[in-house]
Amino acid sequence: MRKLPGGIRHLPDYFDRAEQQALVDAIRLVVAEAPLFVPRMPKTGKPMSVRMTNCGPLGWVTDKERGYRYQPHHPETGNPWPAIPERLLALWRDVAEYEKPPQACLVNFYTDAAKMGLHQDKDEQEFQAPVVSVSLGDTCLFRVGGQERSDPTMSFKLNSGDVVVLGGQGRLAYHGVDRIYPATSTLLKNGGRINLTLRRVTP
DNA sequence: AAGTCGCG
DNA sequence: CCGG
Repeated sequence: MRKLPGGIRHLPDYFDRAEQQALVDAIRLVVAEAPLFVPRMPKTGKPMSVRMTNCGPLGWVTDKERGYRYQPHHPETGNPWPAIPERLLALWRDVAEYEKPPQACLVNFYTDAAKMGLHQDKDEQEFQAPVVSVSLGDTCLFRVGGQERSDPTMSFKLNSGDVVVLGGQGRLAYHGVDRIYPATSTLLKNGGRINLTLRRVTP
C-alpha cells in the first residue's frame, strides 16, 4: 500500500453527496459575486490552465506585473472577496488543529485539459497552520513530494468529496495536479473539477 | 515557474 | 508517443 509523505493526510469521502452539492451551490454564489479570472505567471504573463477566484478576507492572486500575493480585493472588480461558506469553516475546525480561522479560500476550476505543476504553497506568513484542500467533481491525479523539488514524489487519485491536509512536515511539500479524468463525476453539470484550498495567511 | 520541455 |  502507498505510504504518504509525513504530514500529508488524505481523508477519502469526507463529504457525502448532499454536502458536496451544498458546497457547489455555495461556490456558485461566490463565483457570481467574484467572477473567475485567469491567473498569470509572474514576469512572463503566461496564463495558467485553471481559472480561479477566492472567498475570505484575503485571496491569492497572481499577474505578470506583481506576481504571487494575497490581497483583500478581487483583481478585476476591486470588490472585497465574499465570505467563506460556513461548512468550510467547520471543516477547518474539524481537521486543522489551529486556533484561528482560515483567511483565504482559493477556488480553482479545472477543465479536462487543466493541470497544476509541482509547487509549494509558500506565499503565507504562517506555516504552523495547515493547508486544507477539498475536491469536487471529476477525479484528478494528485502528486505530492517533499520539501525539496528534487525529493521523490508519489501520486494518487482524489475523488469528489475527498479532503487533503498538508500540515506539520507536509505543510511545505511540493504538490500538483497531473491530470483530470473527464466525466468521472456527475456532481458538476458542465463537468470539470473544483478545488477549494483553505489557508491561514498571517499568524 | 502554480509552466514548459526533455528524457526514458 | 506518453507518463512520471
